[in-house]
Parts: sequence; structure tokens; C-alpha cells
Amino acid sequence: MARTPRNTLSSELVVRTALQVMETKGADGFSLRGVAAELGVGPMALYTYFRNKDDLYDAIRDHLMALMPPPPADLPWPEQVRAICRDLRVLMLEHPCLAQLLASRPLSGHETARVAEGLLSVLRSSGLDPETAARTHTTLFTFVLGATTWEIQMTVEQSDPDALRRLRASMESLSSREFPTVVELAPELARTSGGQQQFDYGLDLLLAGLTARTPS
Amino acid sequence: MARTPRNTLSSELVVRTALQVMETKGADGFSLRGVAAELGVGPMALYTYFRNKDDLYDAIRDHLMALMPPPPADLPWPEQVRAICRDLRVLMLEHPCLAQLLASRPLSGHETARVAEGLLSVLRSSGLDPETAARTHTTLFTFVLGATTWEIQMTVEQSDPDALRRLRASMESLSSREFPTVVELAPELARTSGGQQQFDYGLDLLLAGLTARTPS
DNA sequence: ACCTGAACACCGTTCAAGT
DNA sequence: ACCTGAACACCGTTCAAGT
Repeated sequence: MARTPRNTLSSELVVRTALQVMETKGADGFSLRGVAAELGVGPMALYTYFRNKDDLYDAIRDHLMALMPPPPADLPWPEQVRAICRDLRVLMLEHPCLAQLLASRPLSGHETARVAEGLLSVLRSSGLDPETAARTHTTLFTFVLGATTWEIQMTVEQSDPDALRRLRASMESLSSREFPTVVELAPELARTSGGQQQFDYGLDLLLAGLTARTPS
Repeated sequence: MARTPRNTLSSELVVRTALQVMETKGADGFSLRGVAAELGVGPMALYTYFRNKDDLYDAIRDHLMALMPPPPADLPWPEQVRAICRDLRVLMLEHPCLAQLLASRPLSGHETARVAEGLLSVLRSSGLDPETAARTHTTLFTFVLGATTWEIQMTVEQSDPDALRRLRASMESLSSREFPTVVELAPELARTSGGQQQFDYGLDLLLAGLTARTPS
């Protein structure tokens, strides 16, 4: 859009613009060409700062992870774990593209490491041995990723009236003789596809299982 | 590829060919044009059987969900839940595209409903009320989705030697003063990014939390 | 180092037309 | 109903060239 004079580009500016494009047009509508157009440069100008599209994705992810608040101190460790998981969910809801960025790329980068350090150190200081701490970190992370990805996807789906109508139609076409429980619980299933209460339910199950096996 | 004479196309054949293309070229390399080429027809021929690409995705997902075995009878309900979750993970590992198909589209279709009916009916007959059964179903489903998506992604990443080299380099560039726990647990974190043992660890935490709150 | 311009080999989907 | 062919508005990336 805006003409950018020479030598005013930077990886910082590219990342900020890329993030803006992602939040405007959605993760699907995102393209390198779109970012370049927004910056008023040719598509190839971006390759000065990033090796390829995935490399830019990594940078955007780390840029967003910088927004994660530090883990709260002076709380029992299960409460600290709960806070970190909730914060990550909130950040993903505020920036829906983060879900896809986290799911499709391995964790790397300074800010991503900072977040991992926060959760891992809480788990370690709670008395878990190295292997169990790592297992628990991966379990918590993938739980938040799965639950929130689903929540975001269902929110997107329910905002499209046409898709919602087709979904209802396909639900009602199910035989209540063949699938009695699905048909009976259809309203509950729709309600539990997202929300803080649903998230906390799953998180509490994990924490209950976790505290049950820790010595303290 | 093979020339298909007229009137030999069907939605079944399109779905089977689409699945074959997905498993050959991967979910990223998949395209409607590629499926059409494989069938020896023009791209527009597919639109006779599917409204658009998403519609075909739904059909492929349901086609794969048909491969889910029925829940084993004559076992305590936690064991039945465990078996269903493990079966879903195995199916996703055997057909990696299933992970993306499940994560990006709402659940619909006959075979998808069949799988949901299996898990939901186990949860209901264990004594859970309708709302808790639905919450638990969503929690278990999103857990399997998140854990297995992560496992698949990390496997893909580790099979690319170039990506693996860059990942190691970025890990080693982390300051062990700034992120002592991440650096210390790097080997454990790499090891717990997948595998049956890691999956069972998370699943057992959820089941432990669940059995702790059920009356029986 | 930083950026352009043309080109390559692709996409999903619409539209009008044929059988 | 079933399928073609041309067209539209896009992609990411390579390559050679300019400053």
C-alpha cells in the first residue's frame, strides 16, 4: 500500500506487517505477496530478511510469544501451571493464527524458549524429575494446543451462518436409532466445544492426575 | 494419469483417489487439480460430486474414520476409553493427513458420528451426566488431537536433516544462563515429543483425574 | 546488501458451453 | 446429470540483473 523508500525495510517491520496482514485477512488469506504489497515493495524484497515462508512464520510466532506474561510467583505450583496454560489459551484466542503457527512448526526462538523456561522451571521446582518434567511440559502444551485450536475452529465455523446451517442439517440427518447418544447430547456437545469452563475442566483433570502422583 | 471413460466417475472413486494423492504427496502437496489429473479428467469434473475443496475434505475424513475399530466390550470403562483414544492416535499416525482434517473442520458425517457415539456411550454408561459426558468427550478428543498432531509434526521435522540441523543450532544458541532449564532438559524434551509412552502418560493423567471424581 | 522484474509452475473456482 | 475448455485472480520461489 504505502510506498516505502529504500533502506527503510527491516525484519522487524516485515514481521509486524505480516502479523497485521494475518489478523486482517486471516491465516488462510495470508501470503508473502500480500505482505509485500502492504509494504509497497516487490515480493522478492522479503527474501532479503527471510529464507522462505516458513522462516517468516517462525519469526511471527516468536513475535507473538513475546506477549506471554511471566509466570506469577508466590503461588503453589499447580496454580502457577494453571495460570501459564490459561495465559497461553488467551493469547491464542487473541491471535488465532498463533494456534496454526505453533502446531505446524517446531518450537524455536528466544521468546518461545522463554515461555518454555517458565513452565519447565515451575515443574522442576515442584519436585518432578527431568524426564517427568519434560513429559508433563509436552502434555500440557499439546493439551492447550488441541483444546484451543478446536475452540478457535468451532468459533470460526459458527460465525459463518451458511456453514452452521449445513452442520445442523447433517446433525439432524443422523438416525437417533443408530446414534442415540450423539443425537441426545448434540446440544451439550455444541456448548462444550469451547469456553473458559470447558478449558478449565480439562486442565483440572490433568492437574488432578498430576498432584495425585507427586510426593508432596 | 489413467484415462477414465465417461460415466465411470463416482464420489467413492474420487474420495479414494484423493486419499491416495494425500498419502503420496502429503497433505500440503494435495490439490484438486492433482486428483483430477490422477483420474484423467479435467479439474471441473470433481465439482459434479463435491461443492468445493472443503466438502471433499469432509468426505476423506469420514472415509478414514470408517477404519476406526469399534470400542472393545467387556472391559472396565476407563480401559474402554483408553482403547478408543489409543486407536484414534494409531489411525492418525497411519494417515497423517487425518490430523489436519480433524483439526480444521467441524465433526460431521456418518462414520465420524459412529466414533463419537462409541466414546460418548461409554462415558454415559460410566455414570457421567450428559453435560459432563460431553465435556469429557471434547477434552479427550482435543487431547488426542493436540498430542498426535504434535507427534506427527515433530516426526516430519526430524525426517528432514536440514531442518533438524537448523533446530539443533537454534537450541544450542540459547543462553544457558537465561534459560537453564530448557538447555538442561533439551534431550528429554526432544525425546518426549512423541511415542506411545508419552501419549499414555498424558492419557493416564486425564483418566486418573476422571476416575478420582466419578462416584463408583 | 538490498531490491526489481520477468518468468516458472502451480493453485481454487466461475462461467458458458457441450453431450 | 456429467464433463470440457478457457479464463480469472491468485500463489511461492528461482534466476539474472541492477544499485
